[in-house]
Amino acid sequence: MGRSPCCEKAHTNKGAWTKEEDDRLIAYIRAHGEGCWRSLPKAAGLLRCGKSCRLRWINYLRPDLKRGNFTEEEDELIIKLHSLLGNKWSLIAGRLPGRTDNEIKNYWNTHIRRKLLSRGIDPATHRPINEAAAQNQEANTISFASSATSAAVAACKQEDSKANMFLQIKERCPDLNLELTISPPHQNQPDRTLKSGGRSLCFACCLGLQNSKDCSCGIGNINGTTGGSRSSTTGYDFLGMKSGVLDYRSLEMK
DNA sequence: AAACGTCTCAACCGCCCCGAA
DNA sequence: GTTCGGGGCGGTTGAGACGTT
Repeated sequence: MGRSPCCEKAHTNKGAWTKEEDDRLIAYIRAHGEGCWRSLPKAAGLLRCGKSCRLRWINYLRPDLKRGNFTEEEDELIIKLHSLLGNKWSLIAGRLPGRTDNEIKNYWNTHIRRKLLSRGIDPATHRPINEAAAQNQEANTISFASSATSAAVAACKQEDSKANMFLQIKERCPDLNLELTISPPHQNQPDRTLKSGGRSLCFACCLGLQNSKDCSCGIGNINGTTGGSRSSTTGYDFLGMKSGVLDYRSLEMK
C-alpha cells in the first residue's frame, strides 16, 4: 500500500545543495519558469527529487527573499499571527514579505518560543503560563490558536457570526490591526478584501482561505486559483495583504 | 587546545488537499 | 463518484557552528 515515491530515490542526491546545483536550478527556472516540479530535475539536469528542488527554490533561491535577522516588528507580528492562526506557518509567512514558512517556523522554535516563555507566556496558548497550566488540568483544553482558527472558519458558515468573530479576535489582540481596509491597494485589482465584484467575501476568504472547503462565498474559486496552485505560489490575500507579498512569479526573470 | 554540550537552520519525510482523468 | 498524481504543508532530523568548561 502507500503512495509511490515522488521520484526515483535510488539515483537522487540528498543533503546540502552545492553551488553548481543551485546555479542549474536558478538557470532552469529563469528560462522555463517553475512548471512541473516532478519533471523539473530531469529537465534541469539535476539528480534531485522534485520536492527538494521546489523547497530549495521557495526557501533559498527565490529572488524576492529577505535574508537576515528578524526585526522587532516582525517578531511581534509573528506572535500575534500565531496566536490567531496557530502553526499555520504558510499563512503567517504570507503576511511577512520576503520571509518563508520554513524560516518563520525555525525562528519560532528557536527564538520566539523562548522569548514568550521568558515573558511568562505559554507559546502554545499565548496565555500566562500559570493560567495555561491551570487550564491544562481540565480535560478538554483547546489552545486559543487552534480554537480561534476553527472558530473563524465555523463562524464564516454563519453570516450572522462574522461580526462576533472579528470582535473575538480583536478582543484577544487589541493592538493587532485587523481592519480590512488598511492593506496597500493592489495596483491591478480593485479592493476585494470585503467585496469582489459587488459580492461579499466570506470570512474564510478574508483569512486567505479562498481555496478552503469552508469558503462559503465562492469567491475563492473565481479569483484565478486555477492549476491547483495554492497560496504560496500565487500569494495570499490574507487579510488583504496579497499585493507584493509572495507573488514572486510576476517578477521579471531575465 | 581539546572535549563536550547546546543551538541553529537547511533539508527531508510523510501526510493532506485538490484538480484532472 | 472514485482514483490518481502533483503540489504544498507542518513536523522532525541531523550536520555544522558556536559556546562553555
